[in-house]
Amino acid sequence: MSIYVHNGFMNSLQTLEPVVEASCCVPSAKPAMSAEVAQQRALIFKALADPNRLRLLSIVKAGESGEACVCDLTEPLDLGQPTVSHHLKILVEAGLLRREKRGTWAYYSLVPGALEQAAGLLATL
Amino acid sequence: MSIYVHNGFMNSLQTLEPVVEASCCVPSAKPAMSAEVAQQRALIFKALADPNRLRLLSIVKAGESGEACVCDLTEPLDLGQPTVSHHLKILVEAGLLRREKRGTWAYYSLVPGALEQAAGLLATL
DNA sequence: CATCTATATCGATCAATGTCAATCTATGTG
DNA sequence: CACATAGATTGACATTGATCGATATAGATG
Repeated sequence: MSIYVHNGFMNSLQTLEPVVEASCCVPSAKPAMSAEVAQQRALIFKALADPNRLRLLSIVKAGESGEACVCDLTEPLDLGQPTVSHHLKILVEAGLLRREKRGTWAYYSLVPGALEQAAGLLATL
Repeated sequence: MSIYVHNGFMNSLQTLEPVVEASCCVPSAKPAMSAEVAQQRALIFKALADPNRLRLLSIVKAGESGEACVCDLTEPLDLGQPTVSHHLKILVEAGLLRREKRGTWAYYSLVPGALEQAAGLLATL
């Protein structure tokens, strides 16, 4: 930072002011996003930051019934079943998807309003 | 939803009705997001998927002048200058920030509409 | 109970990412 | 030119993350 340069032994320089580059710009008065809030919000975007997860959300959303099971998600993504399960878990933990198990199958659907809320995070940065 | 559960009354059970594994659910008719589009969109969210970058955006946005230089961004994040430069570069490449060099300093400001556009990506999944 | 099937979890591997110290570049200024 | 400063770039290192094969679990079936 150094607002003023070293005037250590050159005290007579003080009359030669304004050395000063002052500051390059006005620092913001308003408090920025806290580290904690930032960390929390980043979790949502981390979940969205993978192309395969975006496609998963897209497929689930596009489905007639608004839900899809893992078996229908594995093929279009060309990924192994464990990998798809892993991505789904991340989306659930991010609060974007919810999981409902019926019989042998697990159905995933969008959490209502979750995407809108995520979008809202960007508006209120 | 379940396609086959109660078929009227259970009288058909006598016939040992094909307990249909059929399919667990109807696959979506609509085409999902392509791999290419998904990859591109993920880039935006990757840029947003780091708490320090969210804070950078927040600080830049909060600034009186709508811009900030690196020297004002290093301290509040408690990160080294090279690291801040690195994050800023990622935000610029994602199309979220723009960089203008004036004299010795580099000023970063939000690309107008960029955040709104990113939010829009979520609405049109 | 034995078995099959859909899904989840585990362990390993390899690529991507965040961070820093050191260095380089560009724009000053004396 | 010599030197100082703001910022970018490079290289190394540690951590995270995506993926897969193998295995575990849970519900359905026989």
